[in-house]
Amino acid sequence: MKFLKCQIQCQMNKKIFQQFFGPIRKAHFAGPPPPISPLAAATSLIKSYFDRGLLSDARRVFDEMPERDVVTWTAMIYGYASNSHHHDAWSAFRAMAAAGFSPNEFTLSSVLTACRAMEFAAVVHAVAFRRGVEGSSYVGNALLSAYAACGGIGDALKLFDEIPQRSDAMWTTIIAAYVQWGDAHAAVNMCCRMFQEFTELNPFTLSISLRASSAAGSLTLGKQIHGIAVKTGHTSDLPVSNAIIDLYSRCNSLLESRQYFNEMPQKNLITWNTMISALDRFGSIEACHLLVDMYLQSFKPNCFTFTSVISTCANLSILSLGLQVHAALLQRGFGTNQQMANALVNMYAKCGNIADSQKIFDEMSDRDLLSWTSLINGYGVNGFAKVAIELFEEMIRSGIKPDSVAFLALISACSHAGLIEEGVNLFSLMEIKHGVRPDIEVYGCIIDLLGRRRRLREAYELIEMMPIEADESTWGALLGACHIHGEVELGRLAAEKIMKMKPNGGKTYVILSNIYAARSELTDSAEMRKMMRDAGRIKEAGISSIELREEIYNFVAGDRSNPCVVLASEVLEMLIYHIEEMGEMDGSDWMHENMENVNDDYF
DNA sequence: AAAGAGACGC
Repeated sequence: MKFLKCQIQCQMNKKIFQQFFGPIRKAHFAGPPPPISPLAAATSLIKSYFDRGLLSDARRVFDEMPERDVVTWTAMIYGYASNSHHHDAWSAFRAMAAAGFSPNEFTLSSVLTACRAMEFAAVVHAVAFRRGVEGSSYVGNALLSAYAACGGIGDALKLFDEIPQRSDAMWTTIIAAYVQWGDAHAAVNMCCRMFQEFTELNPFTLSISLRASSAAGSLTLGKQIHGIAVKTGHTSDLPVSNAIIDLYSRCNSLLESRQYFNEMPQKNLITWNTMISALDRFGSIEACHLLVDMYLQSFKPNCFTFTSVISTCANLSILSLGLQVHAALLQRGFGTNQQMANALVNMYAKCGNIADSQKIFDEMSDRDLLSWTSLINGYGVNGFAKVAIELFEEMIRSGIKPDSVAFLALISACSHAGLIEEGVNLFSLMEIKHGVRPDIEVYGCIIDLLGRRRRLREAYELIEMMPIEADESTWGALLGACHIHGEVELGRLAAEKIMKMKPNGGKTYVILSNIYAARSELTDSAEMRKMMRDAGRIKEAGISSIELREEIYNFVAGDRSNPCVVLASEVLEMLIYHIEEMGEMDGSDWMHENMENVNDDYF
């Protein structure tokens, strides 16, 4: 100690001191700390209880205190609010006023975090206005957050525009609100205004700008902000770096995202979760590998992690892994989380295990639109279209409003089960009865449905009548139907539309060529293939995979080297034979649908 | 002794 004092007296450079001895502690300079009053000690005890989530202990200390002041009351209000006990926070605020204390800036900003309805926020706003603190840094920002959360972006923006001195936190709040309410374009505009006002960016403003860029899909802006973060040294801030991973993955640069992740010297749980969910969105099995890697590096997965990995198991239909992950998450007590349960319903359904899917659904305490849609889709893809429709009606009765995804699941179920009239009926009622405007995917699905039953003219007329512009997948649905039914003229028209929109798509050429080949218009077919060769188009091989007894089998079009494929073809032929025998369906139609890859076999 | 803004799931 003597040595240190001597050094300081010698006016040692502060920075050098910190380099050797760490941050300078107050005690080195200020001598013994002043005695703490019992009131202050109790207040700080209250805070520490709240920090650890021990609400009743905090309350007990508060109740036993012989005297309290504004600071004590504020600690109670903030403690409840930060533990999501909004009602208790508000009660404490009122009790404080009844006890004759008037709130200060600390109190007001604390109680604002507990406002979950406009009326409450407006009351606090009025109090803040009377005291002239509504534009102060903390209170102003808390007001903005409350308005954005309770009212909407309009109310928040009105307030924001009236504040003469805007702090960086206020900019962060308003941009976050835009992103949250889904207006990425406005969020990006706000970022540009902020850059003009604040030349120095901090980790908060950087991470929200990255989030706005990725929401708007602007890789250019995102890269610029990434550059600023590198230059200012803020990439060592984990939220900033995590936002960078998210940016690249959401702008379709999974490779860059992965590279950045690999090179990060420090990671936290959210870093892993961000990367895993990115891999899941890209349908990569790497998501599962990364779960193992994080275990090896002693990170504990949470419900976010498990939800992403379960989703990967669902999308890749890997039941054995799904079961293992399910067991692991039950062991950790994550089974009751709603998003997780939704993901499990989806996983079992997509893996063909509809009974377990239903079981998870039945055990859920609350079911939202996603839970119902997952189960409905599950029954649909497993061939139980009638059950799917019944479930849909049950969902409506339980008071949940459907969206276009729910209709997509239903109509697609009808399409695959051959329930044409039911499908058309649902489609025609979706806007009139349920107020859901069909999106481009629903149109694609209904066109597919009509096309499968050779109602090609109707499908074509629907495309012409659509209020939104048809894209290549809409025309692709028609083209596919023309393929099944050997409709050359309409098929040619659809193919031309697609080639105009997406000249590099090899698949279109293949299908059109197949249509010609099937109609013995071999000259046209040969010409198509020549066109493709000339244009240098290469169709990526489509791979189907199936998991059986803990092994994954891949099927590539036209591959006869794999004995499994030969066996599978034989089984398929047997199935078709039985179906034809039962006379439930025109077997040749069915074969065309399911042997699509096999027809591509000259690639 | 008490207060604000950012990153991960559909």
